[in-house]
Amino acid sequence: MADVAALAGVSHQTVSRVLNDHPNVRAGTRDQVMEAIRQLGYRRNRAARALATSHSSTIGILTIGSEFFGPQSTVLAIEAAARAQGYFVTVTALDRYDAHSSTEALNHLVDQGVDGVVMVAPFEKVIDALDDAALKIPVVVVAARTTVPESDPAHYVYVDQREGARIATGHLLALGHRKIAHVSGPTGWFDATERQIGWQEKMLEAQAPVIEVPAESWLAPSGYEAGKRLVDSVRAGEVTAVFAANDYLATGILRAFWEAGVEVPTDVSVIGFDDLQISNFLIPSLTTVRQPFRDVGHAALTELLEGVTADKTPKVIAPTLVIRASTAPPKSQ
Amino acid sequence: MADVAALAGVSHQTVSRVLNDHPNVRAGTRDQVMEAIRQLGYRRNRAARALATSHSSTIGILTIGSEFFGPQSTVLAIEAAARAQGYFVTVTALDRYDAHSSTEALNHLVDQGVDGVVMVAPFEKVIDALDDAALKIPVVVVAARTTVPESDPAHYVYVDQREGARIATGHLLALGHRKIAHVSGPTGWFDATERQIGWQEKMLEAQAPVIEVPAESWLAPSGYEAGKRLVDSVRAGEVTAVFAANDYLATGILRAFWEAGVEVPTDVSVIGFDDLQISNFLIPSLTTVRQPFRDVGHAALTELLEGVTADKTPKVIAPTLVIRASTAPPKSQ
DNA sequence: CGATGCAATGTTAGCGCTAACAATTTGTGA
DNA sequence: TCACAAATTGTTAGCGCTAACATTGCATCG
Repeated sequence: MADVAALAGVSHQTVSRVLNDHPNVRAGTRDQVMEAIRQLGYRRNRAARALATSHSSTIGILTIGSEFFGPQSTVLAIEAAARAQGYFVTVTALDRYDAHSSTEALNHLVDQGVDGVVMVAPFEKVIDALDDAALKIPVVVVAARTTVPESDPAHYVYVDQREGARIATGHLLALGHRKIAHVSGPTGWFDATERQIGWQEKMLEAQAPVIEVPAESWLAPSGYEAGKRLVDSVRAGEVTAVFAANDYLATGILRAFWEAGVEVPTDVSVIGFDDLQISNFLIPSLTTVRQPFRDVGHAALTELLEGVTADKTPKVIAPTLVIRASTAPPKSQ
Repeated sequence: MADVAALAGVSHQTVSRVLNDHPNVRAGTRDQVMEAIRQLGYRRNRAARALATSHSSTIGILTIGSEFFGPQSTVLAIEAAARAQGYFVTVTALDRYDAHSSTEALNHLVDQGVDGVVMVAPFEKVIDALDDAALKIPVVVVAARTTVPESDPAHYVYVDQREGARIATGHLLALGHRKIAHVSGPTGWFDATERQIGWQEKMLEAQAPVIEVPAESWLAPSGYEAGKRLVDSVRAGEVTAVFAANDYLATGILRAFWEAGVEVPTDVSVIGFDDLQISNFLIPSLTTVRQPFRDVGHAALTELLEGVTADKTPKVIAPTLVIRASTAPPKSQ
C-alpha cells in the first residue's frame, strides 16, 4: 500500500480511503490511486484489514459431510449469494451427526474468525452445539424447527416441510386415495419429523388410516427395504399410495415394487420429496415436492447479514408440487 | 493474549510459544498457560496471526456451481482432508463455465489470501484462468488433463478417465458386444474427452465400429434425447450396447429405451460412469465405473501441501468397474 | 480582505500476533 | 565454587491495514 501511495503521490491513508469508497476523495486523486493500483497489481491484504476492522467479511457454513441433495444445493445457493455481497465463505463439514462433532465444527469456524455462521445441518443434535458454543456472532440455522425457545439466539430459515407433506398427501387424497402409507425419514431430523406431522395431520383430517413405515436413513437402500415391507400390504389392497420422505427413498421403493411386480401407478401411487435431477427420468417419472433451495440460500444470507436488527420470526419458504407419472387414482376394487 | 499472559504470570510471547508448540517451554509453565487459556476462554486471533506469519492456513477450492456428483464429492473429500490437517477451506463456485468467470473466481480466492488453491472444475476453459492469474501460490487442478505443457505451474490429480472408459468398453466387448455406441459428454470437459478417447481406443483395438452420439450436457435430459436417437439403431441391430459418459446420461437413456419398449439388458446393454447413490436402484440397476473421490480429495490436498517440493508428475487414481444388471451378452441374431 | 467552515489529505497510533534478539535462569563439569 | 553453555523467558519491533485526530487548502460570506 505504501508503494501505491508513493506512486500516486499521496499518503497511504488516501489509498485506504479510495479502497473503502470514502466520499471525501477528489475524483482526480482517486483516478491516480486507481491507476497506481493497476500498474502495481496491488491487492489489499485481508488479514491486516481484518485485524484493523475486527471483522473478516467471511461467513462460515456448517454442513453435513455427505452428498445429500438438499443441503448441498442450499450451500451452493448461500455461497453464490454471499459472493454477490462481497463475502467469503468458509465451509466445514460434519464427520458424524452428533452434538460433539457439531460443536467441534462450529468451534473450527469460530476460530477462523467468521462474522457469522449458517448451519445447514437439519438434524436435531446440531442445536446442542449452539448451546455449547454460546456464540457472540450471528447464527442462522436452515432447519424446519417450528418450536424455538425464546432463549435461542439463532435465526431460522426453512422450507415449510409440514406444508409440503400436506400438499403431497392432499394430492393423493384428491386422487381418491385413502390408504396412504408414509415411509418416514430417519429419527432426529427436523425434515423427517415435519413431513411425518404434515402427512399425519392431513390423514387425520381426512379420517384416513395412519400407516407409517420408518426408514433407517435418507438413502435408496432404506427405501428399498421399506418398499419390500410394503409389497404385501399393497397386494392386499391395504395400501394404495406411498408418500416417501424424499426422492432417494422413493427411488428405492419404486425399485422394490418393480422387483415384486407391483406396478406404479396402476397398483400403487408413489410420491417423493425434493425433486432430484433425475426424478423426472425414473421409471415411472416421480411425482414429488420441489424445494426452492436457491431462495433458501438467499434468505439465509439476508437473514444473517441483516439479522441483528430484524425480528427473529422464522423465514418460511413454500414448496411446490410437481406432478408426474407415479401418481394416479387408485384402481377400483 | 495479554490477559492470558497476566493470569499465567508470564509474558505474552510465552503464551504464543505454548500455542505454537514451541519446544523450549517448561512443562509447568505450559500447564499454567493452558489453564489460563481455559479459564479465560481465550481464542487466538487468526487475522493477527495471518498478518504476522503471512500465511493464512486456508486453502481455496474453486468448483462448479451445480449439483454435479463428482466435483461435489471431491470438494467434500478435500474439505475433510484439509480440516484433519488444521486447514480452513474457502469455497468459491463458478457462475458460468468460461474463462472469465473462472478468472474472477480465482481472483476472489487469491484476494482472500489463501495459501493454495484446488480447482475442481474439470472443463478446459478453467485452465485459461490459470494463465491469466499468474499465481504465486501453489495450485492443484483436479482434472484429467493428460497433456500438460512444461510452463504450466499447476499440479494435476485425477481419476484415470481414459482407463475407466477402457474398462467399461472392455466389459462390453468381453460380453460379446461389438456394436457399442458412446453417448459422449459435452465438449470442453476433460472427462468427456478422456472417456471418449478411452472408448475409441478400445473399439479400434477390437476393430469394432465407432458410433458416437454426443450429448449436450452431463444431465439426464440430454441422455434422454440421445437415447431417443439411438432407439432405431438398437431396433435395427446396429447398436447392441451403449456406454454413457456418466450415470445421469445413462438414467436418461434407460428412460428413453423404456418408453420405446426397448428392453435393457435384453435388447441392449447400458453402462454408465460415476456410480451415483441411486445407480443400484435404477431399473434395471446400472453397471457403471466407480470413481474413488475420497482418494482424489486426499491426494489433491497432499499434493497441495507438499507440492512445492514434490515432482510435478500427475497423480493418477484408478477407477473400478461395478457390474450390475444393465449389461448382458447381446442376444443372438 | 480576513474570519469561518468544510472538503481533502496527512500523521499517528494501534489491531493481536510472531520473529528476532536480549536477558535471565538453570544445569554442568573442572 | 565458578565459568560456561543450554534452556527458558522477556523485550522490542514490526506484519499491513484502518480509525481518529491534525493539518492544509480553498471557497464563501459579512
